[in-house]
Amino acid sequence: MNKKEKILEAAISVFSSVGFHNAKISEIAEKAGIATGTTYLYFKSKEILLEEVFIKSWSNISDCLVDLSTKKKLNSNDKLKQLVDTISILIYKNKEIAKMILFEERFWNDNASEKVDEMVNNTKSMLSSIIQAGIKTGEYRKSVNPQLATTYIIGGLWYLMAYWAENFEQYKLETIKKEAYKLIIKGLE
Amino acid sequence: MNKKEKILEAAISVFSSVGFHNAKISEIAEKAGIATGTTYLYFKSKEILLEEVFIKSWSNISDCLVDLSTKKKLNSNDKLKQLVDTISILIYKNKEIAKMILFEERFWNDNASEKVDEMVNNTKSMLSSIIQAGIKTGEYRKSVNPQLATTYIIGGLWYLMAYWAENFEQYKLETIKKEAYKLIIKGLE
DNA sequence: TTCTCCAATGAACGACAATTCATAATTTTC
DNA sequence: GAAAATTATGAATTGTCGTTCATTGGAGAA
Repeated sequence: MNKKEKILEAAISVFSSVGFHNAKISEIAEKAGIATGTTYLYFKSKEILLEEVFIKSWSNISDCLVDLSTKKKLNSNDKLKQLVDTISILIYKNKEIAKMILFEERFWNDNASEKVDEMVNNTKSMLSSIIQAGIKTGEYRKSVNPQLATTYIIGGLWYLMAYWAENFEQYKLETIKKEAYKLIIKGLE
Repeated sequence: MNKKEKILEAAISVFSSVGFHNAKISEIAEKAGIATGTTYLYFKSKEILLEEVFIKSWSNISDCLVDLSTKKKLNSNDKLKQLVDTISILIYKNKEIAKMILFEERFWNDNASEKVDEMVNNTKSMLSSIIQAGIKTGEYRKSVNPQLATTYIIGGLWYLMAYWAENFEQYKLETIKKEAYKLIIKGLE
């Protein structure tokens, strides 16, 4: 793993455990096994570092959705199931990422970088498309508003996953996944 | 409105628009029409100020839930409907509060004040009770896990409302409320 | 009017952490 | 193997606020 990669890993870990504002560059550097100043050879600023952490983490979900959009044969429920799977596994593999994305997203609301903005919007609109398709095929209620439902589902799924990662160690991944999936599709039906 | 009240109002506005860490005491004071140092006559520290802002904001929801728990005649769907109403109206009256509560909650994860911890947990467990009651009466699926569903619903509802307050000006409050309500109860049925 | 008391002020203090940069270490070039 | 180029270092610099406190102002008592 090269140095830039090491810094990114360390940043994910530190940002997600204490939040962006409480994270110290010196701590990230220490965790990455380099000197404080070295961080600035790879990232112009702390904000840019957060931006790259975000992009790296989000891209897994983004890739999954792009992949799903090519699979014409799956019905909407199956697609949603696979999406829940992807997000769940992402969080399972690195619980810290989830919290960070959920909680730090607000930093991108106003002055988001083009790239971050584009990734988030793209993800939301693809989820929205899956729901729209489901309405058309009759899988889901006609009264569902895809845009609003997308927002609700993303919020709920993410919060459940992030909260679980922090507080619900008694539950198995499978249990959480099944529960989320049921709440999502029943809500749309 | 006395001075303490003015400071709280100003703090809600500033915290919610820029977040806790980016908020300057000097700006809050200015907005409240007092000198910077005066803030410290009413609040020991910036953290205590956030705590009181949180308590003040959350208590509306808390009160509603306590109120609902006394109304034995309502069925679970009606109770949930009223809860959605309460939260929606709270946000409608002050859109900034919602964002703050949702996004700043993380500050209370580890070293929460007793009071804040208690309020949040109490709210969640009351929502959970409503769901449990609904399962018992057969309104909702037996397979629903009340604790997980509560987490999912709170996350989804809150995110939808907060996001709407910021980005979905084209929708009417009624539309959002109806959509959220449908997604919640259908998900449980 | 003068004195007392306490709320209010806001400039100054101090702590903290992002960023820089003179220097050192390492690698590449020839 | 020396010079040049690149990469790394971490102490020093710098700016930013949270917080303090010496001073002010004004309301009420005598």
